Amino acid sequence: MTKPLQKPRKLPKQERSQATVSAILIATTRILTEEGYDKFNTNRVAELAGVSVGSLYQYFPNKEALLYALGEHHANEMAQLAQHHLEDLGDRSILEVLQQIIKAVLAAYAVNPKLYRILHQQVPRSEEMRKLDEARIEQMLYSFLAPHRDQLRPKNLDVTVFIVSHTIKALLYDAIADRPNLLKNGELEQELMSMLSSYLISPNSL
Amino acid sequence: MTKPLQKPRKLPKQERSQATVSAILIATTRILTEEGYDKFNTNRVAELAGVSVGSLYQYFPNKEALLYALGEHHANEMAQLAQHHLEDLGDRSILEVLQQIIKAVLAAYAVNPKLYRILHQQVPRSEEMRKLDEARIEQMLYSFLAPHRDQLRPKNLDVTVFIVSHTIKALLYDAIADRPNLLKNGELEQELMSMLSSYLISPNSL
DNA sequence: ATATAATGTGAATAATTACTCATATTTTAT
DNA sequence: ATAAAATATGAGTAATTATTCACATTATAT
Repeated sequence: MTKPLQKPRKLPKQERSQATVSAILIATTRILTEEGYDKFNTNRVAELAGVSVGSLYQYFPNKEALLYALGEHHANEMAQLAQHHLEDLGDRSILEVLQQIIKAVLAAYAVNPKLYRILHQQVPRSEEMRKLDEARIEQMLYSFLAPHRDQLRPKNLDVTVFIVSHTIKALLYDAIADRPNLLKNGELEQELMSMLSSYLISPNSL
Repeated sequence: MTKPLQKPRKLPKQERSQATVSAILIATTRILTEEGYDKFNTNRVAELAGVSVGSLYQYFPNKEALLYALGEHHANEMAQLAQHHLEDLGDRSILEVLQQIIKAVLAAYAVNPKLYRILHQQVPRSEEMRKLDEARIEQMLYSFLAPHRDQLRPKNLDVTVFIVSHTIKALLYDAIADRPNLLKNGELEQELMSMLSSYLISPNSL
């Protein structure tokens, strides 16, 4: 009844073993996104990665740890991409900041939407992981919106950040699934900008 | 390689068997919402329902059919609740209509959020079911917004309906998971009203 | 060169679980 | 009262799959 380790039981030291670990993670990603969570099993991962199951268990103590490692990697990519969109905004207007925030959040959640959904919705006990990821994004938004607090209509910045980030995330993912056109032609970004700016920004700040 | 039947292999005729079917559906709901999708299996369902697995397979040809039946039932409850909130709106203003739409969608998706999420996100091949359910909601919104088309800022009513319904759904579910307070104190409904009305309604209509 | 550490292998094991079927009980019809 | 239909049972079967382990190969250190 002890919690399974989330750290590799062995750290890969040689190039050879690093390649093995890498192949395993890539195979896992492919199986999850191309075949779905219910087709995901360690034997299949090893097969697709071209290694033996035994090797897999040298570096990942169990199935869950494999998913966890993938989640970590993906979260880092997301945060990095968002940050890239949010550089040098110190002197911009609230409207420009909002535009960049929307682009940043869209970019972050668009890293690998299929993988995100599977990791955060289908994997058992993925709640904690999801909350951590979202907290990271929300914290970024908070720090970028706080300087413009006085120009924002909603009084509670915490609630504002929640609504902004979750609205962008949800509409992005639902559009991917149901309205791919809205993404390709930029209409979604436009509508988000319209909706969020009219919600956030006090009329007398425009 | 044939599609599994989604209809019961036998229809329960006597009270006795109707009680069996009912117990099975209730047990399924409880297991899904209280223990999670990965704890859901037909043996466990039968056990909790107090019937034998054999009985379960008399009325449901396979696991999938059981989930499908549950989904049907839940979708009907959702549609019914939404409709109840949208009666007698013929002579109301756009702002009042919007308010009722928000209440209706919130009520519909709040029927059993945990069950909804599991049925629509964790069950393999739940896409079609989800799309049907959402189409039903979106169609209702469309019919209620269409008469006020001229007072709406976004030109594309189709896109508008998509954004409205998915925003409400997502914020409701994410609030349930992460910010239960926002629901209890009515703040979510208030913020939705604020955001959607400023997005939808042309300033000169207010 | 040789010992030691690192890495790789995959058949075998054990657990889980969807689904069946031979048989038993209960209800309905005549 | 009795045959037929409806319903219930649950041990058993077969498939899937997480994980182990005894052994083989390759790299590194001395």
